[in-house]
Amino acid sequence: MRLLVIDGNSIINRAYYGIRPLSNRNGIFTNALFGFMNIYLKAVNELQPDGTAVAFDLKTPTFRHQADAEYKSNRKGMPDELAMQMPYLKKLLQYMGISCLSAEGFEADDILGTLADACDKSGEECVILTGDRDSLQLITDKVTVHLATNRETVVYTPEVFKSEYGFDPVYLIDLKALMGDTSDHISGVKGIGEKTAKSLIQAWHSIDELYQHMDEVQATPRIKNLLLEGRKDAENSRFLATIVKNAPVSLNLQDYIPQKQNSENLRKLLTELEMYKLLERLHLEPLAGIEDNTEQELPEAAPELKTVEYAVIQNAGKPVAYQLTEGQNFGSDKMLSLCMENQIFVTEEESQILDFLESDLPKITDDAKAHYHYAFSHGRKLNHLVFDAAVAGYLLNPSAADYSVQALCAQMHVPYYSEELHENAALQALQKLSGKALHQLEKEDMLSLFQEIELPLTKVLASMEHTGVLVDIQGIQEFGRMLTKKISELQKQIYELAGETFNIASPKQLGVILFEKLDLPCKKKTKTGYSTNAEVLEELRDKHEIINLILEYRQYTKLQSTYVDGLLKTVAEDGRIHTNYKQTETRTGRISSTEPNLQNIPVRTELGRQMRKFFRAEEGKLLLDADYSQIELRLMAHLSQDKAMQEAFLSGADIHTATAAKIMKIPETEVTSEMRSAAKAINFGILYGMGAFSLSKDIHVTKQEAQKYIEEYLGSFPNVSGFLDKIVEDAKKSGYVCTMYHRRRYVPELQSKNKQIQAAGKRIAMNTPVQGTAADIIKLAMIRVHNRLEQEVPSAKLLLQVHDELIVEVPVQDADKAAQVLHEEMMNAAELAVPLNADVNRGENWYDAKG
DNA sequence: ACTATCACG
DNA sequence: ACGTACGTGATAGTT
Repeated sequence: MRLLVIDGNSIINRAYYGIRPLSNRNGIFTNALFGFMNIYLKAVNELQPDGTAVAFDLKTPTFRHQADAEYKSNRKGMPDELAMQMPYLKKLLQYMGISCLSAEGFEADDILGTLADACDKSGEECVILTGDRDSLQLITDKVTVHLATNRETVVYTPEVFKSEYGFDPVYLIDLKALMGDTSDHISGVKGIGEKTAKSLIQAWHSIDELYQHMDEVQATPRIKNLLLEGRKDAENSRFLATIVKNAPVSLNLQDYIPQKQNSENLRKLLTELEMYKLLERLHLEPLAGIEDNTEQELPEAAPELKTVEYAVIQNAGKPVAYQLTEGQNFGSDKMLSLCMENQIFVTEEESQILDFLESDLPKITDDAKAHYHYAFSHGRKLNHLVFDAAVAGYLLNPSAADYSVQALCAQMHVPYYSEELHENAALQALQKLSGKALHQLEKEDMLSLFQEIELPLTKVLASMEHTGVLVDIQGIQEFGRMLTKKISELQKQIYELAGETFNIASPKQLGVILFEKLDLPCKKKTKTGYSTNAEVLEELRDKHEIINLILEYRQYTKLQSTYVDGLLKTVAEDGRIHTNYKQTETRTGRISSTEPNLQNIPVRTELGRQMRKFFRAEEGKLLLDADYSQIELRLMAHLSQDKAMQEAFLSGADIHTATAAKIMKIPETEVTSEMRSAAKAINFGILYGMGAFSLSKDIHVTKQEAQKYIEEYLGSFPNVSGFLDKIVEDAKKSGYVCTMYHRRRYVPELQSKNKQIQAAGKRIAMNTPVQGTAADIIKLAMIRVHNRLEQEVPSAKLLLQVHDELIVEVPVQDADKAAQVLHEEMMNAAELAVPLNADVNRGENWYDAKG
């Protein structure tokens, strides 16, 4: 077989500079595309390859500050007129059925090298088409390089190379090691130019040989000296000049046999680009009607996906992998691609996409929540979802950084043949991934967690986000004006007391004022300077009146910037805030909320709590707020099977009072409020794996006393102590901890040699089963509440989740029914050794509904 | 991009 | 001797 491998970046560069600027009526430049296709078609015509692959450098990774300037100077950045043509090139190649390859951390060169090497080893013929002489080092008996210049293409075989250079192709890297290459930033040996380098390599071939026989080398003493001084540079340069041969691309040459050409899409794209010459060469007709259509309202091309019924028949009920990506045509915002029986269907027609989503076909995808949004925003549904890759990946390892299909495939050893515009590869990979991941979930006993909790939850979260919560914009603005006034007053007073103006928000400047100018005692330092956090300032309260003002200033500015300004920025057209719930973010199984975060709206101080008055129900409706009482402690009682702790809950008493009585060995009636709050701190501390030091700080007693309390506690609840020990021990052996519903979290910290990290690992191991099980249970409750409300009180909508709290909006007349549903489903979400309890309150706004 | 701070459960 | 509680996200300042 003969494989044609093209250096995409190099060839399109040649093409761009070799052909005068051309563009279509919309200003999209096409000269590089035109040139590339000329070179490509000519090569294919002459060579008649069996397989073809086009390699690209990967786009710039996300900019890193310092590397930024360097990057720009290194590569004289591609001009915009060329850069804009790159995506079209990839699209064209894709529609032509040609594989586009690129890989993170590898240049196009490396992919050429990898494929050339694969061919060489398997005795297949490889032709490299490039404009870059670097690739000449890849020439072998099996690998030839066709070097494209502006005039002609020169074919380099080993013989041609040798007659030109006077040595074998493999030594090209040695030549570069000596003479360098400015365009690739390879220094070479200082003072050695092309002439000297060439004659040395002709005589000695490699730099290794050269250096081993230094005494025999015939050269002037000056040059010998330069060589010796530059030995390190030479070796380093040789390394840099060597094209690597292990890029992560398929080595199965069969994969590069062109796929069937997608003539319709090709026609559409080339017509849009007004590349009529190319259409003609490909024996394609331009798409009718487009030429006169200056309004750019492109008629829909005949879709590939005929009807959903057709698809169902084709597929015989087997799950189908699909993706929704950005639409390519003007006017269509989404493109659906789906894969059945290795056949790919594509459509951008909205009604077809929606019909597909709503159909009974079982579906495999990678971002279900987004697709629910798409369906909901068109008043439609998504049915029969059986797999979401990100969610599955998250369950398999909640600590991973990336749940893209590509990343998951790498992790699950599913082949994924690049590239961003190659839906084919992505979909087939997704299909395979679902099989493997489901198998793995089953093996790890997480199949029901996946199918009965996480997967149904995607829909609930989408619905909550879609509904959003109404806010009183004017109320917030007014609150903001009040804050602004107060902030400027405080600022004035602070400046007076400080005797100068400074930036109060800068911990650095504030530190200087407090601890140097005002000479207050410095308690703590951070690695960058004085610590000025609330805890430190709290202790300095009576030392200087400025402290109180600063604490107040902090409180007001926090409210202003994060809550007033921050929230107002996120209010949508409909007057509601639609937060984004992330389902694959936390390591414990909780969900998180962003843009904005509605899980940290102030409540602990009265001033901050006022914010909640601006989260409100529509006219004629109410908010219901239901929160689990002490769910984590109840879970501790259940999971540890500690009878004493269970009794404390079963007796119906206040748990912190009961704990205090138990620890102090006194009747509950004698527990003082101080004792109760100390017990509360211990109860929380236990959930977090806290030490005596932290507890002592928290409840303001000595470390010794705190230690005594902890011991008393563990003595009073012996099974809690045993349970925590066992969890840590098991986690050390197995490497992970899990929740009641088998959610897993790996705890590599326990294997660390660093004692501190190990200690952190223990705390993680102790806390995660409790926090994670609570997360499992409330997720279950959310699904049940959502479903029952949909059936029984469709006027009621679940809006928010704050870890142990759910908020529902409901018309006044349906509030009782909805409250009943909330209470029942939350209570009955799990059967524990102690009852679950949820308090439900109501009001016109969140402040009042909080009870 | 990182750090400090502070908002929540 | 040394640091010291679990899980998050947003903002402002600094590098």
